[in-house]
Amino acid sequence: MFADDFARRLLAWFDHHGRHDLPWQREATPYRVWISEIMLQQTQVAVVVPYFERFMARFPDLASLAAADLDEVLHRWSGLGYYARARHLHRTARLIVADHQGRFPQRIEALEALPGIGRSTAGAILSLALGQHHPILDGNCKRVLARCFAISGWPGHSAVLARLWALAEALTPVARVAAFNQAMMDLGATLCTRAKPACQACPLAERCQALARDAVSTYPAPKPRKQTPPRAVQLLLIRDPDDRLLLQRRPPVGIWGGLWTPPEIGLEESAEAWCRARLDASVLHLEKRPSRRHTFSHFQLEMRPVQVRLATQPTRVADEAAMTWIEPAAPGDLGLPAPIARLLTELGAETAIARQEEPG
DNA sequence: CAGCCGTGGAC
DNA sequence: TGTCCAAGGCT
Repeated sequence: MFADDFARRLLAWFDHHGRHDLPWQREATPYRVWISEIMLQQTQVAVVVPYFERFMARFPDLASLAAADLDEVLHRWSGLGYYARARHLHRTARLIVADHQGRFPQRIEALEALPGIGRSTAGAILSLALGQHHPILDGNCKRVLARCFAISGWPGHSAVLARLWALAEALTPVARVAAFNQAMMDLGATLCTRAKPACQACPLAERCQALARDAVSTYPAPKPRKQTPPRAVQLLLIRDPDDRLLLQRRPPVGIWGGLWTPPEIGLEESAEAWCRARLDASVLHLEKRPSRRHTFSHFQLEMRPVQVRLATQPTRVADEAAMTWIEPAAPGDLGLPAPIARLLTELGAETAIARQEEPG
């Protein structure tokens, strides 16, 4: 049978060339696999490893995670991106304690009902940690399957996605499910890569329809792009003589949800209008900048005297190379209301507006 | 379905 | 330097 041959070839390759010593493989409990799978969503392995180790040192089990404050979870997550993942992680830990007696659900339907866990992540947890017979379909699997079976169309399209899931189901063997799923990811991550795939070393090369057509690089089809107008984000940076930066806690949802950042000024709003509306003495609350880098990672800029950066991307504010310097601005030069400017001057605060252009 | 969410790697 | 996108899921 074809599926048996597919699995046999893949597993034989995996035994010699797969990855067997990743941190979450060493003790593949549902908890550890869950944390790793969430961290690995849209995030590369090499980036995740140090975060995983630190996270596990602080939250070694479900109970410690459920008992922790969300703030500390976000702190450990800071720098990884997609912070909704951390909020879901925390919420799910508490849900499992409250609704499942602190034991991981072992039915895939129950797992998928938890925040942040979709079909692929649920399948990964149950197959990798418990050996249950579930397929997975991450970006690696999509690429391997799209090439091997010459599946045309963008995998984000529902019809294409359904074909890929059907293939994953049909190909997943009953025996060695964990190894098979890990092998699919390893193949996609190490040989069947997006660019410059190593087809010579691929155990599926003889059966790869994309390779037979000499069209490997055309699979999977890229996401159709629409051009969107650029957005700009303006942030008001105020620093006082004690090296403290004015921060506001953002709403729990949306970009940088729950994190502390300098106050944002709306596009349609001038800095002056923003200040008139919100920045009076009662709002001027200066948080001492912590020595730790990460809780406020997006603005861990070293606020040396009036150094304000203009970043090409908002997420790379800390990247010196991506920034250009703009001239120091006195409070009076910012169009601030006179009383506010005077107050800031008396405080010895240094102020500026950072503008960030996003490519959209 | 389409858009959103972050950071960094690779070319 | 810009572009694409990675162990996806939610709204």
